[in-house]
Order: sequence, then structure tokens, then C-alpha cells
Amino acid sequence: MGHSQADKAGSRERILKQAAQQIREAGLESLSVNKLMRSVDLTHGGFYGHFASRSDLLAEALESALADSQLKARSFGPMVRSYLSRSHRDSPGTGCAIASLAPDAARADESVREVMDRHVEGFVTIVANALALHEMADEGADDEALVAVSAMVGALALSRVLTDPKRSDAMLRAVREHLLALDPQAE
Amino acid sequence: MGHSQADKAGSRERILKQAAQQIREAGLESLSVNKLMRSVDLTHGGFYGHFASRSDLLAEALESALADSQLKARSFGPMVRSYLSRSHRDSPGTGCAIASLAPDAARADESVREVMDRHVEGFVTIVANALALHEMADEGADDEALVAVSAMVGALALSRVLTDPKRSDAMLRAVREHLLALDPQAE
DNA sequence: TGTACATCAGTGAACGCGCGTTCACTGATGTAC
DNA sequence: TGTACATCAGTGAACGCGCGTTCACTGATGTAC
Repeated sequence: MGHSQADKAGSRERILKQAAQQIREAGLESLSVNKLMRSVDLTHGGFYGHFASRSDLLAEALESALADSQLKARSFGPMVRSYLSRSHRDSPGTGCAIASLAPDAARADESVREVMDRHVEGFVTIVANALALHEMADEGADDEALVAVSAMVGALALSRVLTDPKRSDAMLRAVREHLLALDPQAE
Repeated sequence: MGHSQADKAGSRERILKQAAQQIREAGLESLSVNKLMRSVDLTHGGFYGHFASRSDLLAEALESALADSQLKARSFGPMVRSYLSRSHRDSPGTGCAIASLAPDAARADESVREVMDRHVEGFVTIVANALALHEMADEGADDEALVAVSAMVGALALSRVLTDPKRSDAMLRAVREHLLALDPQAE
């Protein structure tokens, strides 16, 4: 097996990406160092060559999850449509970590919470910019962004709870339409 | 100590209420049977005289948490104001279990998810009724209720993540004002 | 009302298990000559 | 280019711990006479 220094960076990356997916699918608490290492074909002992502790890994994995689920800067309409889509709802492991992990982060330790805090603010800024591109004063754009982000995160999380596919779809559709109506320039 | 049959019902109730609070504060995964029993001044072995398993307790505790955080049927304005208040944000242990546990429930087993599903629908119905009291057709009321519930749940969860008190307050205020504007009859 | 006895709520030791973490080790990598 | 050696990525046994669950038990409750 690989023991080169180049391999090491690769291993770290694979561990981190797997962790980023697993926490979004199963929650922060459910992540097990043993299972995680097994899932990237390594033994558990090697973990501590890459991370100082499980707790450190969690903060880094959350950062990674939030970074790669960050929506590309886009205009408001496409952003809302893609966020509140069935495909996003059905793939939490690669989707927005705010929607899957906000409550987990709120009750986690300081370092994890700081990461989530920063990315929530980042998301609000992106949405505010998309809205400010046309029409609004900055102040109004921030308030509207807070509303849009709340509704998007809430709707996605709740759509994953609803068992009846029709109701789950209705949740996404109702919020999508409501938010699109906020932005007069939405196509 | 009490060994009467009357005491038993009381013990069960105390265990359940404690569990309902603990899961809202620390998440479903974090609940430990040992710690829970210790927190109600009983020994861990006695747990199985009241519940078949930890998993069974979780479903019952979630039901209990959702039931006692159920907002009284009220008109829309006061409901929104109390839901999106600082005091609600600052006491998750006695607050809405949807906001603290929706993602946890989405990845939990069938029985837990069913409980959450049912109460989300219940919440939507209550809000739809509050909105339908004045003005709207039922269809429109349901869609507006889906929007209001998403935004309330999302805003409460996110306000608990934001570290800066001003930003956390701004989150609550922006969504509160947006939702109150939806209902022309709000005082 | 008082005694004898069955019930059963709650106790606490014991179980097997998986956890996070440590550490002496192996053997491929990659450098020095 | 070929050999000798240091490095260090990854291995896997071992640690102490808390978990969910079981079970033989204790002793207060409450019933029968």
C-alpha cells in the first residue's frame, strides 16, 4: 500500500471528504473514527497521523461540508430553484450542511459552532448580494436575505421529514414560489 | 423510597418529561439511559420496567416533547411573535421540538420519523387554520402555512447558531416582520 | 385492627460491545554516497 | 546506477470507559384472613 508523502495528503483528503459526507447523512454525533477509517480502507490507528482528535476532525469535516455545498454565486432565481429541488432534498450527503446540521452545530462545542456560524453568515451574504444586484437598498436586501435563508433551510429540512412525497414536494414548491415572488427580476 | 403503583406512573412520567427536555437540548443521539435515570434519582436497571428499549423511549419522548411544545391554537400574529421570540430561542429544552430535532428525526428510525412527520403536519394545519380564519381560500392558506412554518422553524434553528446576539436578534426580527406582513389582520 | 403473605417497583452487579486513543511495530519510500 | 540506511505512513493489539440490556435480589406495598 501507499506510504509516500504524496499518498498521505491524498489519504487525509479522502478521510475528510468521507467524514463531510457521513456527518451530513447521519449527524455529527454518529460519526465513528473506526467506521470512518474502515470506509476509506485504512485502519483506525492511522487516524491520529492526520487529525489530533475526533473533535478536531468534526470541525474540519463540517468546514469541508459547508465549503463544498456552498452554492456558486448565482442570481437569486436559479439559486432558489436548485436549493429547493427534489434532487437536493434526496441527496443530503452532498447537499447543504446548514440544513442537515444547524441544530447539531448549535449544541456542539465552540469550534464546531463557530464554523457553522461563519457559514450561515456567508450564505446570508451571498443571498443578499444576489438580491441587491437589482432594486434593493442594502438594508432591505439583508432583511430579505435573512427571510430567504430561513425559509430555504427550514423547507429543505422539513421536506426531509415529510413521509408523503406529495406533501414533501408541496413544501418545496410553496416556498420556492413564495421566494421567487420576492424577486421581481426572477425569470 | 416509593414502591407503590401510584408512584410507578409518576416515575414513568418523570422519566419521560426529563427525556423530552434532554433530547431537545442535546439531540436524540446524545440521550443516555444511565444518565437519564440518574437525573430522575433512579437506578438504570429500573428503566426497563417502564420502557421496552432506549429506542422506544426516544419515540415516546419525542411525542411528549412535540405535544408540550405545541402552541395553543391562537391567532396568527401572537403565534408568530411568541415563536420567533428571544425567550423561545433561549430555552430549547422547553421549546418547539421541530426546530431542535427535525434533522435528527429525518435520519432516525421509522417510528421516530413518523412521530415528527405527524407533528409537522399538525403544525402546518394549525397555522393554516389561523390564516384561514380571515380572508384566504383553503388552498392558499395551506401554501402560506407551508411558507410560514418553514420560515419559523428555519429562523429559530439558525438564530441558535448565530453567535453575535445582534445578528441572532436580526434573524428573528426580519422573519417575524415578514410573516406578520403576510397576514393583513395582524395587529 | 393485626398478622401472614404475595406482589412488584426499584436496586445494582454483571454481560458483551464499540468507542476514542495510544503505541510498539512493519515495511515501502526516498535520500546519501 | 546500485547499495545502505533513515524516515515515516499505515498497522493492529491493547487501554479504560460508558453504553444498552439482563437478572437475581430486596423490601415496601397492599391484600387476605
